[in-house]
Amino acid sequence: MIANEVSLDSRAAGLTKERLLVVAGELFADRGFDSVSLRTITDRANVNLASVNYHFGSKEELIGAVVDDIVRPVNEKRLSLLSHIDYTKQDPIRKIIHAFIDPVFDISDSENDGDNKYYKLISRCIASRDERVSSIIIKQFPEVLAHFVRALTKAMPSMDSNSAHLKIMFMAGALAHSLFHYENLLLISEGRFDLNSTEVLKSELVSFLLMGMNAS
Amino acid sequence: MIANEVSLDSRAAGLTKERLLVVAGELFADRGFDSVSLRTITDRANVNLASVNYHFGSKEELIGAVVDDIVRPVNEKRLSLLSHIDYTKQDPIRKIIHAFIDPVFDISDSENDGDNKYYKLISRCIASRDERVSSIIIKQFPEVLAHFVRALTKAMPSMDSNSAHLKIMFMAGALAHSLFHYENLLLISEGRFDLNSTEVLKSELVSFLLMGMNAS
DNA sequence: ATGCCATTCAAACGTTTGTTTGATTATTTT
DNA sequence: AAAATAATCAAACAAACGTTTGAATGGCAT
Repeated sequence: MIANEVSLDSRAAGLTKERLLVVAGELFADRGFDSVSLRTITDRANVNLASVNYHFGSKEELIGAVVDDIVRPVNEKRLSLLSHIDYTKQDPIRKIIHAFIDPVFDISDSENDGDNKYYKLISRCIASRDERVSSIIIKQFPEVLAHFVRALTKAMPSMDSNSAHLKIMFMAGALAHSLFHYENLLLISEGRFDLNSTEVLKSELVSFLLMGMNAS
Repeated sequence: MIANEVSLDSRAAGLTKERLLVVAGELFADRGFDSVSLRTITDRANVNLASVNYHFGSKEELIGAVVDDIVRPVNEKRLSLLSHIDYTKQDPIRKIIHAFIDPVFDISDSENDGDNKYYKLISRCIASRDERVSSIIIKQFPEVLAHFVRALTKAMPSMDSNSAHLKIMFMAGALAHSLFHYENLLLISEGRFDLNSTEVLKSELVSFLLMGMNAS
């Protein structure tokens, strides 16, 4: 599917930078960061090749901007949701899980154009084995991780810190992996899943994690 | 850490091909498949640049050989373990989980040189977002997936097929993610984990998955 | 209109990449 | 020992890459 053919004059109102971010995000999502060349991006965005280096300085910084744009709001939302949990009420662990995964599902919903490009991009970010990406993730994640570890140990005093760390990694892995391979799952399921909703995936994931978090 | 400096004459007994597989595997493990050039591989293996194309045909086929070498035995072991499960005995689900994850932990142990290069390589393979790699994985995984789905539904008749598919993806994601970031976890834990053993990780993972599998 | 600044543009640069070539060396076969 | 096959080697190849350059173009304040 080709990018919007709304033949906007890219010269108008500094749209170039934003177009680059959007198009680069789409391409990175389903081909990875290395495999996509600047020429591929600029061609599809109908902007000049040099504009990447003009607006971002380098490809690496473009990647950084794309990743940061999608990861930062997710992590901010996570911490926000986490901070509003009332541990005296019922099911705090379920709320912790939702605080972790909901922002991921939500960012996809809000910016979704009908397909799940952003699912793949965000899951690429979460589970990235690419140094340039993980360096950005790593910059934000320890704080997020620490907050969630604290939340878990507060909700379950019997759980030690190491165990909490591990469980959060399990959660992140399950989330990223299932989101990234969501398309494949749809194919395998032969139409038994509802294509236009990730509700089934999300509810299965939540109940899976909920049980897992309560493990010895 | 540099590769073995046992200055073997690489010309002896067709060792070149094997040296390439080993060295490429090490480099792919911690830098990814794209970032490692053939020159980096051949330099470290003390073989000529052209030998890659001579023995494998192309870089893509080298990647394929490396991936296949590590993924195939894992999947074979998985199916073997799965086929020996007695569903009338206790805890078949635990055995299913072990059938899935043990071969991954084991291949690391058996070929381990003291560090966890193979953990990163195998987890890179499992959770790869690289077309060239996932095409190899995809070739083998549906069969493996189908067997595990059948095993799960047999052990838990109340579980439907879709749910089983999802749960196995959750398991694969949790496994790959935690294995790949095992080093980071060790750093974060500040020495509270035993460095030379993945037993803690494995047992935490098993109990996490065991609970998750039993989710509604 | 003029000068100024930001942006866009086509073109080229230098590097690195995977790959191929043709000669040379080693190993095996006859 | 001679011929044939297999493997290694240095060198070059063409293509793709990120980046840089300097001129051209736009809007905007003066």
